[in-house]
Amino acid sequence: MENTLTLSPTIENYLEVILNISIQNGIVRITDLANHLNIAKSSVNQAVKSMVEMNLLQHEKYGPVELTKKGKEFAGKIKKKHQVIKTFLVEVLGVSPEVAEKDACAIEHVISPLTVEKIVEYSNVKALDINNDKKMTEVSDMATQKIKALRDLSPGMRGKIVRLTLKGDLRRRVMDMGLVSGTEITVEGVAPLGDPIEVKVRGYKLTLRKNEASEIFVEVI
Amino acid sequence: MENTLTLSPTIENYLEVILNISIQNGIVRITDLANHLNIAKSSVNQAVKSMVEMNLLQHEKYGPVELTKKGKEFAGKIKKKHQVIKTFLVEVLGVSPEVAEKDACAIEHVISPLTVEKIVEYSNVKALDINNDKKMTEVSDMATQKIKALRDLSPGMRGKIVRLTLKGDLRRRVMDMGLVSGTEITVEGVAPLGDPIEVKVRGYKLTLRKNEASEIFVEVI
DNA sequence: TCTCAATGTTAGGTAACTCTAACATGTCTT
DNA sequence: AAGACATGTTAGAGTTACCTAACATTGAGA
Repeated sequence: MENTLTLSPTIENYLEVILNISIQNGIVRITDLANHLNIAKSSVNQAVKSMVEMNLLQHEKYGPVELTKKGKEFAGKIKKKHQVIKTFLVEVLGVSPEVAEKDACAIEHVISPLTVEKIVEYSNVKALDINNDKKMTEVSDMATQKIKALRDLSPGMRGKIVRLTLKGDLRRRVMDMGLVSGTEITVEGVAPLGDPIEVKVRGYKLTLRKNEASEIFVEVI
Repeated sequence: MENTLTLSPTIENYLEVILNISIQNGIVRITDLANHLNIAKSSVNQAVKSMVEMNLLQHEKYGPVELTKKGKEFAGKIKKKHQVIKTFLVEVLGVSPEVAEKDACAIEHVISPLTVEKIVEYSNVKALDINNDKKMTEVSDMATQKIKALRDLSPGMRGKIVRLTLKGDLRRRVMDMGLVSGTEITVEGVAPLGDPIEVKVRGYKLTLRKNEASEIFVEVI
């Protein structure tokens, strides 16, 4: 009876963007938000004020914006929904990542939790299918050297992610970092024993464990 | 450069509801709209005014509301989108018809045309798969008598719909009546030559042609 | 330390969509 | 034909989410 309050799509979006920026930058300023949302600073300012009143944000005059515990909870849920929807659109329906990103942003604020659950279920089933399919479809691609596990790439090589066979939390963690189908990735460096591997995605660097890298499949470009 | 103008979700929704009511009732009154949308009559009145200005509706004081040609075009497109999304949610993802209806209503106004196309494609592929699958999966079920075409049920038997192999308009017509995957159905009576068949769904009765009933598959309960 | 560019805030306004309350018109019934 | 009741309209107001323009604060470098 307490967490049932629903936020407007707009506010949900603010929360999500704040979370994303804070993951990327550490600090979230009003101007960052204005830029990301393509909105006037003054509008952001007002929104932030109302979100402070809703106990979603902490904000001191002229200072940076910070999510409260409650804000983080909401933002996390929304981001997760976003990932689920985007992945589904890209992996299952074959929508381009750009369009999927935009649509996920819109859909995530209006879709019912029940439907999200069904999407998760269906995606899992598909993931299994795909694993089985590997014997049939991908083997040929693998044979012709086009598709490789990320861990088998050497430094400097580039590829486009085509599949994640990771499960559960690991899968989520990796997807949260932006490693989803269609993403271009460059291997920057590999430590002596192949663990960890440093990669570059969308301009920033990430470090992956070997067990993660062996379940990320890329098409070498 | 002319048909590119986009309508707000609200206006799109009005159009869709107007089309639906006009199909059902012939005449669309302000009060009907207010009831369907759960909105004050005065609000509808204002919306109607603005839609008249947009050339979407015709409306004389104290008279009924009518779609213009332009209005019909938009409404038709939106309704089609709605059908595509709802069908997909129900048939592919297995979302309940009620939830799917609600979600389709929300999603249809924000989803990109590209994604809708992908959904259509995917739904078609699935439909084919399903037809092929019959050889593999369903044959066994059929053999064990669990799955039957609706036309092969005798009066009094009950079943849960598992598959529609109908295509096009017929499929839509049947789904509009509420006959979608997961729905429970009871055969009430069969006319001498097996045509028509009377069935009961969600508490109300429907009459189906033989050709329709032979493409609706149910799992006997 | 002073200044200026970046950043943040405030005031005041607009548009979309909704509401309630009061009033106007239509129509059915007797 | 006269109410009574359903239906439609208007006026006035609130909320959300945005805007521009002007002003305030901060902090980094000359």
